[in-house]
Amino acid sequence: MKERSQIKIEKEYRVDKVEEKWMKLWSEKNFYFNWDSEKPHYIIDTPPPYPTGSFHIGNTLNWCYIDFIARYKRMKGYEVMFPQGWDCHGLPTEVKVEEKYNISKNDIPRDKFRELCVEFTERNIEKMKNTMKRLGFSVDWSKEYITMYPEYFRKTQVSFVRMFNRGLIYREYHPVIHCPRCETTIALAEIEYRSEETILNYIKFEDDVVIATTRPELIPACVAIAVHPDDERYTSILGKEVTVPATDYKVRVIADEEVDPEFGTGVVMICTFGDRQDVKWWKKYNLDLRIILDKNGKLNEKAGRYAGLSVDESRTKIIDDLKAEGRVIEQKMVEHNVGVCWRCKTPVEIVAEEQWFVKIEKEKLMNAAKKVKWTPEHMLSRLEGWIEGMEWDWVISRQRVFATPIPVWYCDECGETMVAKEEWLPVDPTEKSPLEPCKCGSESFIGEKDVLDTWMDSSITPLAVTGWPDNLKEFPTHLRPQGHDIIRTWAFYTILRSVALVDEIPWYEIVINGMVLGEDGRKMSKSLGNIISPDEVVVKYGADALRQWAATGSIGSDVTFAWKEITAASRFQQKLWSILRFSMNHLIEYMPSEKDGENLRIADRWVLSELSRLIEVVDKSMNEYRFGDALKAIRNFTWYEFADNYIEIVKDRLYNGTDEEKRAGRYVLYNVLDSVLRLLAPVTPFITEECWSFLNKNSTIHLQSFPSSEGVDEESEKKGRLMRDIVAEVRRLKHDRGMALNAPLRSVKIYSPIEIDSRDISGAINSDVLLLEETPEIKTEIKELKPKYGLIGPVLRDKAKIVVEEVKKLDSEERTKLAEGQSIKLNISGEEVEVRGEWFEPVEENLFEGKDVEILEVRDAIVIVEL
RNA sequence: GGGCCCAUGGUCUAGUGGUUAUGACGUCGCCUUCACGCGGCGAAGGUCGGGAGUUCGAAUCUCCCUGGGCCCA
Repeated sequence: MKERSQIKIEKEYRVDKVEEKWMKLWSEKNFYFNWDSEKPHYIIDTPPPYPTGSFHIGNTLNWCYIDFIARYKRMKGYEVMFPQGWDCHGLPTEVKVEEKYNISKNDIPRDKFRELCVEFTERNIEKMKNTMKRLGFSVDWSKEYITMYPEYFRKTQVSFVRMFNRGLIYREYHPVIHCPRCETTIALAEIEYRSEETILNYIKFEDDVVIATTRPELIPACVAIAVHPDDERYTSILGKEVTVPATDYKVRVIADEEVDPEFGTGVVMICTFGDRQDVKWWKKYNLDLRIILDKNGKLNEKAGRYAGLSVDESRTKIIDDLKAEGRVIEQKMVEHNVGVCWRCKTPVEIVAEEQWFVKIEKEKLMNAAKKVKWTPEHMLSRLEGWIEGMEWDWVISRQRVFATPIPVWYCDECGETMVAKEEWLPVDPTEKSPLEPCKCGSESFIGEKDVLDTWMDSSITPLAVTGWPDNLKEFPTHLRPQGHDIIRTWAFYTILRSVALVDEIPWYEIVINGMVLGEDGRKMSKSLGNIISPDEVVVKYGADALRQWAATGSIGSDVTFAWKEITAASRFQQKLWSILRFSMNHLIEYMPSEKDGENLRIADRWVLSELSRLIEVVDKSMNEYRFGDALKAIRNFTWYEFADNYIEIVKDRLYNGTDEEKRAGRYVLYNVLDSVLRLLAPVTPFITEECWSFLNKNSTIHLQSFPSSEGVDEESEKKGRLMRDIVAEVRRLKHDRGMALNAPLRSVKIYSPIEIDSRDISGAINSDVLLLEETPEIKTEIKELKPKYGLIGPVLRDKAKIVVEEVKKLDSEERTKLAEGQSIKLNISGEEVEVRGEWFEPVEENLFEGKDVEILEVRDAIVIVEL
């Protein structure tokens, strides 16, 4: 136990000093997860952020939630795993590295380029780690994983091989979304849409077949013409063979429900491929494939005289040609949405190529998703909608460099595909050959140059942290915390992979956090200039204040950043500090002893009972991830119940009381502080550690248990609350009369039907208090009978209103009966109705025929004050 | 165009059928009370977006409308 005689506590809470001190003193080992621990395990599948170099406020919100949960669960007796990973691969880093060294990835060897990306990423990770540590996250750094390192991407490759062997991965010639600028395939999830004005051209194929298109350059890729089946204008052309302008071949007119008769002429050309609808029709009607657009964005020889032109060039040229032939009937501007690459904003094209795919088994995934407990519940429907609407399988090959290599070779002789054996991994097929010859006997191979989509790395995080593939120790994991923006990607892919690889859901629960909006309520963005960085907040107000802000929102909904929340949080910290400072004055040399708990007075028992209630509420809220409710309850109790009310009442006893009176007060101060600090510890780890260090030397609050309720003492609460209200009323009276709050009063007489502690009240209001044995001579009248609809409604139903009206009209004698709890009978439209006293709350008016005194009615007590 | 979410004092916000609707910031008033003036105490301020319905009773449930957000086409 610390010798507290030496303690000197600064008046002001010095957040920067305190937080930096503890950041240095804390041992990371306290948060290391131990597989052999006997405690129940709680494994969190934390998000591996992309190492951009700055840990932003959106990450902060997410990690605060995770940290609240991790710290709470530890205090509740769980062995918690809070790992931290980094999802490194991907185009953004490639682009940054190209910019930094002013090179193109094709200028230097692949392994060289990859090395530059690794270095760049390592530096970014360092930066972000510093912010995370400063924010006080209780990460188990021994479980850190970095997806670009061989020990991790070996797992990604193993997952590829296993899924291939299970028939869940295949290679096929298939239309995919392609970005001409980045020269790579991208996934559906990577497309963004942008609204643009463009020309809608009405083009005459034949006199009765006029199509409308925004992409005339794709006319040479036309493979069919479609109209709506119910469109009476076009019943005559159904099945007709039509010659495609600028070419010499014919296509057929078909009918399909999905044609919009309102758009353009109601006749649409189907091309391979102008958009995703084309791909759908192409599949549905088994149409020809006429690919006229190459990956470099230029038309090929199939486009006839337009070969070699870019999309824009050929568009101009074909329109000129068609105009010359008199085929352009009309041109008008329309709004339409263009799919663009999420990274470079270049309009994307659809090309057909050999690609690697992961099969999507909708029903299986849907069932798995439903087995997971979602918080908030409605987030599940987002995933369900996404799964239902999925049209194609997941394209996992990418034409990039900085990513996990696809562990596959193609035989130079017979073209056979050779997928690596697990033992060969990790491997880069562009650098190493397979360890076995091909079936045909050849040992000459071409390594697969394509690499894997980054989601292939990050979708195995729960498996990776639990020892898969070598030694899977425990699965599913317990919790996945993540943002709602990546439900369709990260959450979806993770479920898919975990079902595919181990036939299990990845986690029992998923908790979805909202996005952080700027102070103006809009999404934070550079262009709006409303970005707030966590570092900026920490410098001004510290990590604890920022963490309190994170706790204020409700989980799942977006949170608006607000400096006022930060300052309010910081003021609460100052208040808590002042409470500690005051308490320590009285706790010098105090050793907590159960014996002191035997001599408690009413106020002491009351506040301890309120504390028990608080503990129950906070425990429940934390358990349901309602951090805001928990924090609010703690703040209210600490500030109002404990500081304003209890401490004000106990002060006099602490300064002027007998030894026994003092010890009871100290016992309460010590215990309430201890509990409040523990309750707050998950949210504000720094200030609670600092405060706790005054109470307990040589230990950390973060290894303590969560407080448990001692049970509610309703009798003491009744008495204590009455005392609290009496003191508050008397203080308000003084305040209203412009008196100092410690000014003595001439006389205070209290009549109370229940026991109160006049010693404490007297101390709190600095006046002598006389308890009256009997009700003072005050005339009491029942002013009103307030109906309790909660009781009346269920019994009387539709008659409730009439009865209440009738009761209002009763004479004072009958009203008194009701007020005393008796029942009376009323005649309501010929029917006799029993009206019970308990249905009404009597409001009494007390008239005192005295001199110059104030009468305060506090609950059932009457306080007569002579100023 | 589709799905989901949201609309509550000046601003932000809690609140999934029952007294007087939560809190923060702001505003106003008072106070150097022996823990706290980068503070304390107190007060004012809301027909819970609009309309209809269910119900004895709706901020809360249903439907429609209006406005906003997110994700997707």
